[in-house]
Amino acid sequence: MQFLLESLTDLNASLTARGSSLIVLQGKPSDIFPKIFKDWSINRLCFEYDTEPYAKERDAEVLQLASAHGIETHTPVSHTLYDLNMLVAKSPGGKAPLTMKGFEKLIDSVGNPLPPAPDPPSKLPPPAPGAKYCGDGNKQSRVPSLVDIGYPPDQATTPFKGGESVALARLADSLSDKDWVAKFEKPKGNPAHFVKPATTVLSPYLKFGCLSPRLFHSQLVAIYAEKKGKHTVPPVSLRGQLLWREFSYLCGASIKNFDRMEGNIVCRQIPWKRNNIELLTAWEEGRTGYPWIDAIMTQLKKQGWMHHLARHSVACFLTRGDLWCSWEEGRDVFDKLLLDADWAINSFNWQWLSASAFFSQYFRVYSPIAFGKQYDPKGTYIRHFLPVLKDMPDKYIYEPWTAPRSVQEAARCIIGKDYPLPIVDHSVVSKENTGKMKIAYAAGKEGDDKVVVIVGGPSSKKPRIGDE
DNA sequence: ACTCTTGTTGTCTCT
DNA sequence: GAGAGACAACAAGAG
Repeated sequence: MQFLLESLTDLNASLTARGSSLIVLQGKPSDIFPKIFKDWSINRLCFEYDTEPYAKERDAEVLQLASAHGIETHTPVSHTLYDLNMLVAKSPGGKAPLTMKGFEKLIDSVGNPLPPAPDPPSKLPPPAPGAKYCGDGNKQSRVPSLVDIGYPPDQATTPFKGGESVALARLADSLSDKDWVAKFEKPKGNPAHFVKPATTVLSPYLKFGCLSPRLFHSQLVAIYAEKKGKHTVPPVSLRGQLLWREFSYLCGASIKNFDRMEGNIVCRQIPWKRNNIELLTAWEEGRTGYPWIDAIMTQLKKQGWMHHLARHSVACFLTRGDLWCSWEEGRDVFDKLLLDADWAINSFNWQWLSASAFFSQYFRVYSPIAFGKQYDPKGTYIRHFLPVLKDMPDKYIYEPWTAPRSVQEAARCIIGKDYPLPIVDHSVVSKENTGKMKIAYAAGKEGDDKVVVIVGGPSSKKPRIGDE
């Protein structure tokens, strides 16, 4: 929430520098809009087109209100590289692709994304004279503080600050090393790097609209052109990351119930544990007894960000790898704590990692011990986020429960007292869970046959998007 | 109808 | 320390 307020404050500063200002009103659109339409003599309303279910419902209401007041509306697509409805329409058979390859083929057939918008003019008209006195009457229309909107005063511990100014500086800094850009390969980053992260950390700025994906894309394409073809390509390249974002958005916009298992046609039906508060909170609060997992969850809570592969580790651990909890519950925790929490991308990735959709090699399980060790054998990352383990010898840092009692005493960290014992035995539960996945997959195949009977189409062996 | 290849990001053991 | 193969073996698309 603080990141959002910082972003709004920065936007206000940009507008003020141009002779205008940002006006923030608090309340429901259905209460606020009819009032300001009248009081401010509005004749045109502009807002960004949005494809999320919540936003669609909200925007439909606003459009209806505008129409009832005879107000012209303008809702350009600017949060994605392409108009997603256009992409669905241009998909073969009107069915959006379900693989990255298919998505790349689709956008190749459509052509380049729209160019970024030009820079805004240096002078803008001031707000309407009555504008500041609307809303709830007494409150100023400035950007509120955390306290104003019901949060405790500034307690944020994240090093990442919101706002377009920060976003553009971060973009320039990330793209200044053109060799780095040209060689970028996502799967090769180091998830344990926390002083200087292995990726750009531009995702929070994309999420909040501080950074235009089209601007980012156009600058990448310019750098690739300079490199004369000597650069990495999607899906692993930096541009590929923007395409993953776009692909997630397309899935979110075209698949019904994309944020849950039930009623979601691409999501495998797996009998996850639900409402297992003990397991879920141990995971969320970093008390699983696996230092690699607990350090990642601590970084999430402190910074609102962690590396992509770190997210893989903890998502696999919560779902198919170890705890067998529902991906929807893990997704909700990420949604609450991540600065870059994004409805479509978050649900996409949780379905991927839980092998519920898009990815199906469920026997590839991330080890909560071995995976981190290959990047950070001395456990520097763990020691930083879990200081209780800071004096544990390297040999035991990923598996402190195996340290002899004398070693635990010397490190002033008794396992089971100062730091928890492992909540599950990974070597045992991961095997059990792989077996359960196999059964769920087999049951899913039988389910497909039933769908064939219902759908009845001789050519449609499997349900596809839009069949329901 | 069938085989073959590929898929952003696994682990463990052996050589 | 890198690389190969086993592990047990999915889904989708090309041919």
